[in-house]
Amino acid sequence: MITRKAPTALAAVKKRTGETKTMSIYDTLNERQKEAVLQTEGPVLILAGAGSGKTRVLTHRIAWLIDRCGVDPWNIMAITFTNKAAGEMRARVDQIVGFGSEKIWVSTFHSSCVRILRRYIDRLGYDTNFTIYDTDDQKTVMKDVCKRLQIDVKMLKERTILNAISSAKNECMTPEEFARAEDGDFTGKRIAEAYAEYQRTLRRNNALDFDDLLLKTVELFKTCPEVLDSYQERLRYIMVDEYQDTNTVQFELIRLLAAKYRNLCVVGDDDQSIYKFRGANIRNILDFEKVYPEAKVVRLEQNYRSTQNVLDAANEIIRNNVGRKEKRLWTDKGAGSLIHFRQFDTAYDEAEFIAQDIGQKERRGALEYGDCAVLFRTNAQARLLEERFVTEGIPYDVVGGVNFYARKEIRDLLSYLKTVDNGSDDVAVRRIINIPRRGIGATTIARVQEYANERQISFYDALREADQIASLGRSAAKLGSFVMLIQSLRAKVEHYGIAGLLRDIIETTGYVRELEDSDEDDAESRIENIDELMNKVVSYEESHEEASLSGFLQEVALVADIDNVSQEGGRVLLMTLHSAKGLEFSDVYLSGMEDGLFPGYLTITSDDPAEMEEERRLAYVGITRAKKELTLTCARARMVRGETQYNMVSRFLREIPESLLDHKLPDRKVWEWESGETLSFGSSYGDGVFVTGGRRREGSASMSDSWGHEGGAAVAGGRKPSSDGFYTASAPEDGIGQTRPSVDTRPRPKAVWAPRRTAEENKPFLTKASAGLSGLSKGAPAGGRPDYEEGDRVRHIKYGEGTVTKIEEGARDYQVTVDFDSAGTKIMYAAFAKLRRV
DNA sequence: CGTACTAGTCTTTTT
DNA sequence: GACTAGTACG
Repeated sequence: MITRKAPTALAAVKKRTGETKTMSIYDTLNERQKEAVLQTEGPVLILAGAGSGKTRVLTHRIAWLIDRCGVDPWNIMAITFTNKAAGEMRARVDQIVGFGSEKIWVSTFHSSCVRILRRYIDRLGYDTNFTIYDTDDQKTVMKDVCKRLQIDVKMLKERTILNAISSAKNECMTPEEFARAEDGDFTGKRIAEAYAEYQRTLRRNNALDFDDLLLKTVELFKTCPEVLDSYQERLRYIMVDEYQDTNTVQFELIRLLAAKYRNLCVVGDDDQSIYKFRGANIRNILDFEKVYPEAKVVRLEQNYRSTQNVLDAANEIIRNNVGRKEKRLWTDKGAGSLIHFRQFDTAYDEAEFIAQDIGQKERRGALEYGDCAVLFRTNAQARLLEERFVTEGIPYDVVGGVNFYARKEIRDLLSYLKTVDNGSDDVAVRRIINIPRRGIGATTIARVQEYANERQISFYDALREADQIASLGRSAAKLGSFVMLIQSLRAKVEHYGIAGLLRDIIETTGYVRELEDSDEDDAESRIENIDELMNKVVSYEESHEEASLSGFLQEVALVADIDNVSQEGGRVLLMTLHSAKGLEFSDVYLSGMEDGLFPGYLTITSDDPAEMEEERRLAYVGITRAKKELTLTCARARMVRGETQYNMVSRFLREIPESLLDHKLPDRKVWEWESGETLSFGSSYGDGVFVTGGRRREGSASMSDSWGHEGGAAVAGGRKPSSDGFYTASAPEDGIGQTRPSVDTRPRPKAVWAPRRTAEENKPFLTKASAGLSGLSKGAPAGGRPDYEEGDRVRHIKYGEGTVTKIEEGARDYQVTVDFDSAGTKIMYAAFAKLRRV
C-alpha cells in the first residue's frame, strides 16, 4: 500500500552564502501556500486569488502527500474542468513527484465519470459501450421528441427545452421530480413530458448527454453502495480545482466520494465564478465551511503574475460586488505601467488600433506575439479583429467559436466512424445515410424509423432488414447498398486501423473529392479540417498502445476547444473572456469595453443584481490575465446583429480609479467624435445606448408608408419618430432602445436613445435628439454610398466648405478625404462626418 | 427527391 | 450580417 519514493522532490540549492545545503522544494512556497500544502488531513478550502500560485500549491501538496505522508499515489485524485488543465496538472505533478505519479487519478469531471461508467453503468441498465451525445446530437433528438409529442417548436423551442432539462439535471432532478415541481404551469408540464421522452430516447439509443455523465455517476453511487465504497477506498485524498465553477451534481459527486475519509481539498476563487449559465453554483464555495464545519480555510492573496496597477484595477472593480469573500490581491512587483485606455469612433478603428499597436510593439521588441492576447465578451467580435490582423500580417489564433468537432465535415466523418464502431447510435446513422447523396429521402427514413420503433430495434438494425419493410418499395435497394458499405468497412477495420478506415471512408464516399469540385469558398478550409482530423487519428494511434475506434471516439467526445490551444505557437490569441480563464499573458487587450456589450444588455436590464456581479467577475478575470501591460479599448459605434449600436464606455471602466489610466475617460454626458462633432446627453441620465439602422423588411408594405408619418404607434416600446426623423425614447418599459426586428424599420437610419436606469435617476428620458444627431442619418455605417462624389463641394458643420478629393470604400464604411477651404485636408468616415452636398 | 429561395433567429459566455 | 430551417417548385 505504501510506496515510499526516492527523494526526487528534494533539490540541492546553492545558498547565497556559498555553502551547499539541501533545501526542499517546499521552502519556495510562501507562508500561506505552505499552510495549504501541509494541511493534508480533513477538508480544506483554499481561496486562491488570481495568479496566486494555486496550481503550484496543488502539485506541491500532492508531492507532500506522497513524499512526507507516505500516501500511495494510487489514493490521490485531482479533478479539473478542462482536459488542458488536467494535462498541465499531470505534467507538473510528473515533474516534481517522479516515480509513481502515473498512478494518481488526474482528470476532468467528465472523463472521470466516463471512466467510472464504462465499468459499472450496466448496473443502471445501460450498456457499457454507451455513446456520448453532444449539443448537436441533443438537438436532433429533441427535434424528434417534439415531433412525437406534437410540441409546437415555434412556441417552445428545442433549445429552450434542452436548457431547462440541462438545468434540471444540474440540480440532480429526475424527470419525475421535474414534473412534480412543475405542477400547474402548462409550458412546464410540456417540458417535463419532453424531458421524460428525451431520456427514454437516450436510453433506447444507449446514449448519454454531457449532463448525464455526471448525473448517472451520482445515481450509480447512490444505488450501488459497494461501487461507491470501492471508489471511496481508492480515492482517499481528493483535490478539486476551480471549485467555484462546480454545479450541484458535481458538488454531490465530490461529496459522495469524500464522505468516508473527508480528505477533501478544494481550490477556487469566488471572484472568478463565471459559469452560472452552465449551472455553476457559487454557493458551493461560499458555503463550504457550512457543509464542512471542521474545514481549514487558507487565503492566498499574494499575486505572482501582475503588476500592482493591474491588481489595483482588478481589486477596485471586484469590490463593487456584494456576494463575495473579502480578498485583496497584492504583489511585491511594483506598480508597473499605467493601464492603457482608448476609445474609438468605430469598432473598425478599435480593431485597427489593436492590430497596429501589437505590430508596432513587436517590431520594437516590446512584446512577443506568443505572449499576447486580445479578449472580448462575445465570439462575434473576433471577426473584425481577425480582418485587421490579416491586413497587418500579425499571426494569430482564434480560440473557440465553433468547436472543431462541431464542424459539419468533421461531424459527418465522425458519424461514419461511429456507425462503423457501433450501429446503435441512431443519430449518427441517420446523419450519414444520405451523405453523399444516395437518393434516400425523408420519407424513406421515416418509414424505416417507423419499422424500427414497432420492433423496438435500432435504426441501423432496421436498415439491415430493409427488404422486409413492405412500404419501402424500390428504395430498399439503396438502403441495402448502404448497409453493405458499412459492413465491409467494419470487416476491414481490424486490418488497417482507424487511420486506414478514415482514409477508406473519405475515398469511398468521395467526400474530399466533392469538396474539391465545389465552388464554395470555404471548401478549402473544410479540406484542411479533414486533414486535421486525420492528423488527430494518427497521433491518437501513435500515443495509445491499444488504440481502438471506440477509444478514439470517446476521447474526441470530451474535447473542448480550449484544450487544443497552445501558447507556444508564437501567435497572438484571440478569445472570449470565458476562454481566457486560467491563462496569463504579458500583454492583454480587452476590447469592446462598452455598456451594452460588456456588460451586455441582458445584464443591464435584468432585475437580478447577481447577473451584474457575474459580469463584473468576468471583467475581473479578464484584467487579471495581464502580467505587464493591459490595454482597455472601446468604440462609440459598432455593428451588432446587423445594427449599428452606439455605446457608452463600460461602467466597469468607471470603477477603475482614473489615476491608474493613461488617458482620461470621456465625459459620460458628451460624445466627441473625431470629426469634431459633439453629441450631448441630457444632464443626469447616465450612460445609455443608441441604436440605428435596423433591418430592411421590404415585404411589410403596411408599414412602409407609416414611417415618419403616423407609424409611431406600431413601433415597439412606445417610441415615436420625432420631427427630425429619429426615434426617441419616451420611457420604454424595459429601458432598452434596441429596435426589434419584428418592427418595421425603414432603411434610413434612426437613432434611439435608451438610457441606463440608474438607481438615483429614473425619470423620463430626453425627448428630443440633439441637433448634432441628425447628421448621423446621412451615411450611417449600415447605409450605402454617400450622396456626394469625388469632386463635389460639401459642407462640414465645423470645418465649413471643401472639396471631396477621394472616397474610399472600407470594409463597411466609406472613408472620405476632403480639402477644406480653411481647415485643410481631413480624412473622415462618411458615417460620422455628416457632410452635406452644397 | 433535390434544389433554390425565403424567413426567422441569433449573440453572452461552454464542459 | 450570417447561418439555418423550412418551403415552393422543378
